[in-house]
Formats: sequence, structure tokens, C-alpha cells
Amino acid sequence: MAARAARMAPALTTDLASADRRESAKSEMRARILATADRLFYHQGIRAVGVDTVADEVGISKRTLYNYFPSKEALVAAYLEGRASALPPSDLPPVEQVLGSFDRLERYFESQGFRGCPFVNAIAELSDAGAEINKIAIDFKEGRRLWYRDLLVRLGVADPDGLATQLRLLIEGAIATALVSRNAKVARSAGEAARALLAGAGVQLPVSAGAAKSKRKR
Amino acid sequence: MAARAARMAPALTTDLASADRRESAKSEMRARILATADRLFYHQGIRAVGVDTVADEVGISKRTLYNYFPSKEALVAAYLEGRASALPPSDLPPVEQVLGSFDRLERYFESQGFRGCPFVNAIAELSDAGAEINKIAIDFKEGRRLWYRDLLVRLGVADPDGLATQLRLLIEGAIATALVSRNAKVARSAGEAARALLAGAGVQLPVSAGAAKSKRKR
DNA sequence: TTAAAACTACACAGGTCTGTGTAATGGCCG
DNA sequence: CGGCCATTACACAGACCTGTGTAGTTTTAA
Repeated sequence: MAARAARMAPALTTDLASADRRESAKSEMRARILATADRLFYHQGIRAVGVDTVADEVGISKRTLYNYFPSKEALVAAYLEGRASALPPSDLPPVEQVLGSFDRLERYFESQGFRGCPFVNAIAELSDAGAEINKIAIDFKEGRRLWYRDLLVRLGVADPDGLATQLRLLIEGAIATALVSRNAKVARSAGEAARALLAGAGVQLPVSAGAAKSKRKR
Repeated sequence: MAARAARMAPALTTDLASADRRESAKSEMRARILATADRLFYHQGIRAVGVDTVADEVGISKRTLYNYFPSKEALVAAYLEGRASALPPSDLPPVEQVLGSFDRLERYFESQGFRGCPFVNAIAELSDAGAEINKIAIDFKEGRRLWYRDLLVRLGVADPDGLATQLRLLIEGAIATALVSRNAKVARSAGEAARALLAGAGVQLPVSAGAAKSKRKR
């Protein structure tokens, strides 16, 4: 107890207490492992990447990796959790936020490492995925749907839930199609469809840059 | 030579020539293997099912299986080929064929063994899938898109290619969403969105059964 | 009946995987 | 300094995988 009290007041400049430093090092290492696992799992697939490979890429021993994650399944769950980060808030008008989410798709599909939706892939790969992994995937999808829903509410749409679901279907469909056909152009089809659905729901769309000639879709 | 000539004229009732019988037995066995592989690969995943398991389920030895398919990859390719069967022609009006494809989705999602799109799953599972498998998947998706396109042409839609792509996105999105969230109701959202897009393209929609009260989507 | 073809069981090579056991090493902290 | 903790290298168990080799058995066909 006395020793503990003494440890509470080391008072040495800006140094962290040793316990805190250890915590910080641990959390840094955890982040490094997660970053590597994310890269490997997403690009090559979960079943295709063994824990040995992850450890090697991080530059640590497998034993140490198992010191941070009790099993591969836990590592996979953490990987998916990391992919489920919430969208940052934006000051843009709601309609621009919605359309922007579609406009960003094309570059996403064109980006080097694009390999579809990590959650869909995980469910497809792990037919017997644990309940935790399923929950993470469902929560992510629902979170994205609610993000649309809230924006649509602000736009005064009559059925924000239904339209949000439909916009999500377009996103999911575009991701799946881009994965299979490797054609980033489907992003534009999704955007056009989203605009049509929004217009049909009475949302006033902003005049897009160079909209005069955009008749063709494909 | 004389023996061979005699073999050419056995003339016994309706019996097939022996060579034909052998061919037929071979093709039956091939079909049995394929049916079993289809069931196991689709429900449990390609990587999760070994060649031994397929052979055991068919009731043959692994050696025999390798007599019909030179490698697992060939078996997987045949499995996907079998999933890529063309849609049967229909006499229904084009608009009903299009809407029917969406109406059938919900029961498809509810069916016991539903586990998403076999092609998307295969690409997701086999990150290093061979060119053949990729081609099969792409051809399938494009075939489905052209099926819509032809119907839309008959409906006089201005941009049948673009709208066909959009309808496909809704289907793909619904499949992916149903796989993850296990909520067959997304099929209705997809159908509603399809109707909205068709209406927006000037297609006259038939009055659906009990359409008077169908205001709610979600 | 006889010969060839197909199929069987079984073992095996060579590789992968997850997870653990062990003993030695290095660094940090009191 | 002395103890503790993290980490390392390495081996290993036990399981799975794909594909092949072998030798014996059944089926089929002339």
C-alpha cells in the first residue's frame, strides 16, 4: 500500500509512469499487428493468410502475436471491428453528402487494393463464422444505412428508411459488381440510379458539374 | 477385324451400343459428382470442402473422382459453370419478366440453403482465382445484365444498357445484403427501387395485386 | 471365359494450418 | 544488482489439404 502510494507520485518531468509506458507500448504493438492483419486479410483473404504470415510481416514471433490476440478468430474480429469505423461528421448539405458517397465510389473501386467489401468477403469465406463476426458485419451495414436515413430525414423524404435501404442496395451491388467485373464504371451507374431514386422521392438535386451533356450512362 | 465387324451388329433389342453405354454411365457419374460438389461448395464454401469430402459424399473413392476431374480447380470451375445456366425463355410480357425477377428474390433469400451469390463468394474466397473462374463469373453477370437489356429494349426504354446495369446493381446488392443480414425483406426494397427506376424511365407498370395499400417499404 | 477397363482401399509425400510447450535472451524497473 | 516481463527461436502435436502410387477387386465387353 505504501509502495503503491509512492508509485502514484513519481513526479519526474513529463515521463509517463512505467505502467503507462508499458500500456502504450502494448497498444502500439497491437495497432501494428492489426494494421498488418488488415492488409493481409483484406487483400489475400482471411483463410488464405495464416498467423505465421501475419507475425512474419509484423516482424514478431508467432508466440508474441498470440500474446496479443488469443486466437486467429479474435484477430479476425478485431480486423473487422477496425473496418467498421463510423463515418466522420460533415457540414455539407445532406443531399451533397448522399451524392458524395456515390461519387467517391469510383475512385474507391479504382484504388489499387480494392477487393470488395471486407464484411461480405468474411461472411462468404467463413461459412461457419462465429456470432461475433456476424454481428460486426450486420452492425456495420445497419450503421451505414442509418447514416443515409438521417440525411434523408433532414431532406424531408417521406420514407427515409425505405429509401436508405435502397441506396444501400445500390452501394452493395456496385461493390460486388466492381469486385467481380473489375469495372469501376459501375460506380456511375449506381450514382445515376441514386439520383433517380432521390428525384423520385421529391429531393431537389443540385445541378452537377457539366450536367448538360450527361445523357449517357451504361 | 472380323470380331470387330461382329461387334458392330449385335442387334439385341433396344440396347445401346456398349461404347454409348459407357459414355452414358460416365456422364451420369460426372453429374453425380457435380451435384454433390455444388451442394458442398455452395453451402460450406470452396476452401472449406476438401476433395476427400466430396468423394465420400458421392460414395466413390478419391481416386475415381480424380478420374473425372483432373484437379480441384477443374471441379470448382465445373461447379460454377453449372451455376451459370441461362434463364429459360418466357412468353410473359417484358415488364412482368423484369418485375418477376425481383419478386422471386424474397423466396430465394428465404430458402433454406441460401448463402449469397456463388460467383461473388468464389471470387471472395479464391483471391488468386484462375482466369477461367474469373471469366465464368464475369460472363454470368454480363449474361444476366443482357437479359434485362433485351427486355428493356422491347419496352422501348431510352437507355436500356444503363438501366439494365442499374437493375443488376439492385439484385447484387440485395443478394449481398440478404447474405449478411439474413433479412429476406430487402428483396422488397429492391423490387420497389426497380419499379421506381422503371417508372422514371417511362415504363408503364402493371397494377400490382393489392397495390392500393402498398405505401410502406422498408 | 478371358481380357481390359474401371473402381476400390490404403498409404504416402509434401505441404498447409492453428495453437502450445520450452528454454534462452534481452531490457526495464525498483 | 536482481527480479520480472516480454520476446525470441524452435520444435512439436494434431489436424487438414491436394494429388499420386500401388496393388487388388469388381464390372464390363468380346
